[in-house]
Amino acid sequence: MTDLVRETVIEKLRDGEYNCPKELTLSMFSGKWKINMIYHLGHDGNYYFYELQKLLPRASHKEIAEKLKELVEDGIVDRHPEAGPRLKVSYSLTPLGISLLPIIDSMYAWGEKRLKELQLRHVVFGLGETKD
Amino acid sequence: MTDLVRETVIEKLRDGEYNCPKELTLSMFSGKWKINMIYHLGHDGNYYFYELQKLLPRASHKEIAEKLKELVEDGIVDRHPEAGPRLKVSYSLTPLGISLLPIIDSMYAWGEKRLKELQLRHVVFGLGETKD
DNA sequence: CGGAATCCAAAAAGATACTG
DNA sequence: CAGTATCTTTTTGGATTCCG
Repeated sequence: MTDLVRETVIEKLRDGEYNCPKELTLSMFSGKWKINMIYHLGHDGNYYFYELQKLLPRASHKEIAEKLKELVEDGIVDRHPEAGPRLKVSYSLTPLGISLLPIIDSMYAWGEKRLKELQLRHVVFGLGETKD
Repeated sequence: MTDLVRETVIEKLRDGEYNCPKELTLSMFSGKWKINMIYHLGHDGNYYFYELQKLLPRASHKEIAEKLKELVEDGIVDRHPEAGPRLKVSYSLTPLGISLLPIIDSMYAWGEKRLKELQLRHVVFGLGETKD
């Protein structure tokens, strides 16, 4: 299992000593690739495992498998194995996962705005007008 | 420095190859205690270093110092050293940090709702009505 | 193809101690 | 008080392998 934040949250939940709602939310998608997976599944629909691998070329096979497993455990993602000669598994968001999309979208919007600011500053640096 | 997500984002930004706004946002507060710090600073105003230590008793001195340093580097938090016989430093959110509060508040709301659901299920388990 | 196990390298975190 | 450095332990991640 991965991610200390998620670990801590799960442990606290089990012990009934939990008191920080925003950490619970963060633990849902703070793993290295989870937010991308949720985003893609939320905006494009279902994906097969191997499709997710193509979408996230910098993530290892192991990471994708681990994160998907956690997302399923957390009730964010559904797993759909298909019968056949070769095992094929597709994934989709659960209603709970879908309920995270507004948060991720607002994060996207914030990040986009911030990115533009940073790029503008970068141009200014390039012109030698100011320093970092 | 800490947090691989943040590292990756910074690196990508430097190389000009950046293309994922939501990861940028996530990198702002995905460190282990950052979201709590931002939340407290946002809702309560300024805090001294030693006050943050009291607010986050499970976070080590080192962690708090590191995360604050990163938050300052990222433009989320301002550092206010006070002159005196003993060094005293207070911290506050920058406008940029304040602009993150709506996202954190929506995370809080989501987590609160989810927490209630989980607790309800927990009660049911305790009564032996169903299984995990 | 999807998933789990293994081994190994890299990263993060705790403890401690030192400085201004 | 705040910040940094060092050392050690724990976690995490990549690569590879094996199995259904």
